[in-house]
Amino acid sequence: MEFNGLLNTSLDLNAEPLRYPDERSALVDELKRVNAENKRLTEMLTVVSENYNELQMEYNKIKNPGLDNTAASNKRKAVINGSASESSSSDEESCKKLREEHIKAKISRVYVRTQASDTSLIIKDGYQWRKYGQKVTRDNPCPRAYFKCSYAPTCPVKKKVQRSVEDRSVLVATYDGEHNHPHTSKLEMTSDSNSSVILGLVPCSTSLGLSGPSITLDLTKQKTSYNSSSKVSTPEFRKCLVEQMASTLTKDPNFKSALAAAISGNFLQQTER
DNA sequence: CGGCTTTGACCTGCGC
DNA sequence: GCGCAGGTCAAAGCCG
Repeated sequence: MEFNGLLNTSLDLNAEPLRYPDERSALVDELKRVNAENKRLTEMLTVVSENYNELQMEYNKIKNPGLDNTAASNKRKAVINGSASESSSSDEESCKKLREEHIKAKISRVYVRTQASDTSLIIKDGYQWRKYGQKVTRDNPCPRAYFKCSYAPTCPVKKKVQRSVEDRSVLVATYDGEHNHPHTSKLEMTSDSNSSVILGLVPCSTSLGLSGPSITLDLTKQKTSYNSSSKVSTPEFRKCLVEQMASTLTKDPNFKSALAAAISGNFLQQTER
């Protein structure tokens, strides 16, 4: 649990200009509400952060008296990397390792609500995937499906899809890496008549990269998805959408941690100024 | 016939 | 070193 990340929050709002005044005011209200919640979370974060530091210090005293905890936790990896660098340490290999680690670090998680009767593990996210495995894991009786981007090996992105253990109607997709090509088909995302998949897609991903944690709200996807529906312009629909997004985001532990890191990073930047 | 899914076997990393 | 669990491979089958 680290809160010292750099602020790296991106809101992709470049899809289309807002056309309706009521839409603008609704978004302003939502922004105010989020700001208030942000403030509340900041206060919570301060308390949690203090408690965490105290506990960490206590733990270090008990576990490793006189030993640095970071060194202790990284002991295994340090030994492995050390032996590798001693045996055949070249610049190329180290660069390659860094690149691999960088790719590995770009992990994001997306929650997708589906119909309870829908037993497939397919998420229509605009990319084309090739399933290469399925496994039942210990912590979840629902099988986990493994997908590779169909552009592999050119595109190294992989994803794992598994039903949430708490809510079987929710698919948890873990994306590993970043696509080096555009969406294969945006039509696939928009023209599907079974819009429950798209409706449940929370366009938020949290990731912990080398440059710090990031939160990405991809509202373009959401917009294109909803444009296909005739219900799009109704206030009830928008309200439902906002509530669903907010509820899913607050349930996401990754989002909370990334938000906490982003807030703390922002504070650090402000105090530095 | 080509592409995709399924599924059992195999590989690898990690904890004990 | 061993066992376990997660991840990957690859052959077989299915489908358009």
